Amino acid sequence: MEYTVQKLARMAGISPRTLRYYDEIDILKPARINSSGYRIYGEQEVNQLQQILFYRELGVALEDIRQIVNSPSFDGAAALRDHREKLLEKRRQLDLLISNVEKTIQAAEGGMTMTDKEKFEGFKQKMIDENEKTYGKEIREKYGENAVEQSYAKLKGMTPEQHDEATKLAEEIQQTLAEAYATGNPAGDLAQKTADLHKKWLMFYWGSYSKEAHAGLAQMYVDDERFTAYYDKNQPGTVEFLRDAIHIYTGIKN
Amino acid sequence: MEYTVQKLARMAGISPRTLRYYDEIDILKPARINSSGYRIYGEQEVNQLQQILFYRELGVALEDIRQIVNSPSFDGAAALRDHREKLLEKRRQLDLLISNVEKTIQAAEGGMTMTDKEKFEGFKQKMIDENEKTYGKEIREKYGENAVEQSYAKLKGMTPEQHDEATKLAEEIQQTLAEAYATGNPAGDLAQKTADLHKKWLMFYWGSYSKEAHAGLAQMYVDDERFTAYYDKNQPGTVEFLRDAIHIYTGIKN
DNA sequence: CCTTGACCTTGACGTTGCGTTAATGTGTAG
DNA sequence: CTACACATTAACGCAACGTCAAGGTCAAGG
Repeated sequence: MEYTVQKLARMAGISPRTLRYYDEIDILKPARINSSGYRIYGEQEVNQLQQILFYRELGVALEDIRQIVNSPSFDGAAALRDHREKLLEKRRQLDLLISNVEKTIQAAEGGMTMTDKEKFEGFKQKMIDENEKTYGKEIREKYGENAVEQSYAKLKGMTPEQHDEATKLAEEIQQTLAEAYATGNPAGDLAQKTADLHKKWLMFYWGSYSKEAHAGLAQMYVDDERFTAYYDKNQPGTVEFLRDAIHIYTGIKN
Repeated sequence: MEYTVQKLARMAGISPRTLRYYDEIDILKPARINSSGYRIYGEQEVNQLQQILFYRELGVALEDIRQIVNSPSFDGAAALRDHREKLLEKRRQLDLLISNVEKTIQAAEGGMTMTDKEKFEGFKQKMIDENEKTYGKEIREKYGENAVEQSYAKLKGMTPEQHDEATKLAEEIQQTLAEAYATGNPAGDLAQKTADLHKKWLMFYWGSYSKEAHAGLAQMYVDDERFTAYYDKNQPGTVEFLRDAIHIYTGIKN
């Protein structure tokens, strides 16, 4: 099969201009040029383009991509590890930015007048910088401990924000559950609130929700000692209590 | 106190060029220009520069910064909220990239030959593109940007091997289910084999497995028209049949 | 007074990865 | 034969400066 620029571009979901540019910078040369000067691409070029686009998708610079695709002996994995480091560094900076922006928004919405705020803008930045210097490392160390959890969450398609939310919810569930357990009544307000929180928490992990699955999961908690250990940490019998509350909440018993 | 470009630049930790550029694009004009044409900055300019640098630090575009510093009535907080959204979006994309890069490294180090890997990568890319072309817009309209990203993240979050396996399994399930449905017996060998395949398939998407959750999910399929449409495509009633088979397989009824 | 070296000026090109005209030639269907 | 869709190269534009280049200015030292 042979392709002109536009045909190949459409197949690959890019613009003809991109293909000409890739030709220009020696990243992807056409198989041949016909009598009218048209670029003609063949199978091999299609494959190479797919490779190029794959790396591009990963955010690798075209200059680096050329290294990868042009020399078959080039260590692509090493290049990717290198690239990963850059991305991680980028994310650290991005996280810092986001954190600073949020702090500023809070300060701005805290009722300061615009002029006052302007006056203190420079000072505030210094304060934020100081804050970062003092606590940044500590926060990062804490953050780092959660890395495993986070990457696991990512596998399931959660954004960091969602992960945050879910973590907060989990804590709230623990607390509410403890209070509810003290009442001894799985049909009571507190227990039902716990079940509701648990539903919300679940929905971060399951894309959709059904009462049946929720009820099934509650029973699963009782059956699985990993969950039992987690929920029963402080008070034995908590898991059964949670299951009962959820079964009442969902109106379903297994 | 008065400053020339270099002195101010040193104070602020930026380059003289940057100051000239800021003058050029009307972001920070010097207080006056002396007889030799030198730029002279005063206290006020120092303050404004600090503001500019503060917003720049937050990654705000210079064009937007001009809006902020030039009009005192401008809603800086709103601009920051806007900006925060952009940053969060950026981070989501970055997380996706990092996840993909890590998967690729794993695959590359997992002993696959380069050629096989390359072939697959092209294929996966195509799948995502096709999926986007066919369902992208529709999904986006229904569930918003996030849903699309999430489902793509999930698709990309699996290793190539896992993805391949899951895809094969899904096909096998469809086929086996059709055959089983023809027998009309949800307790028969074919139906039970289908349920077993479905369990294996599920485990690619759920980290853990429980009979209860599986049984609950089966009922959820029946309840949710999205799933009904998917499974009932060829033969109406297939979903109920599958649910019955799974309930027998798990020994659990909701 | 002259030189040296550090500083200042404007002007203009380079960076990345293409998008977007512009001006012009080619292929094909009706 | 005429549209019309497609192809070509050349060129500027984008963001935020870095980096020469060519030249003027200022304070210090011989």
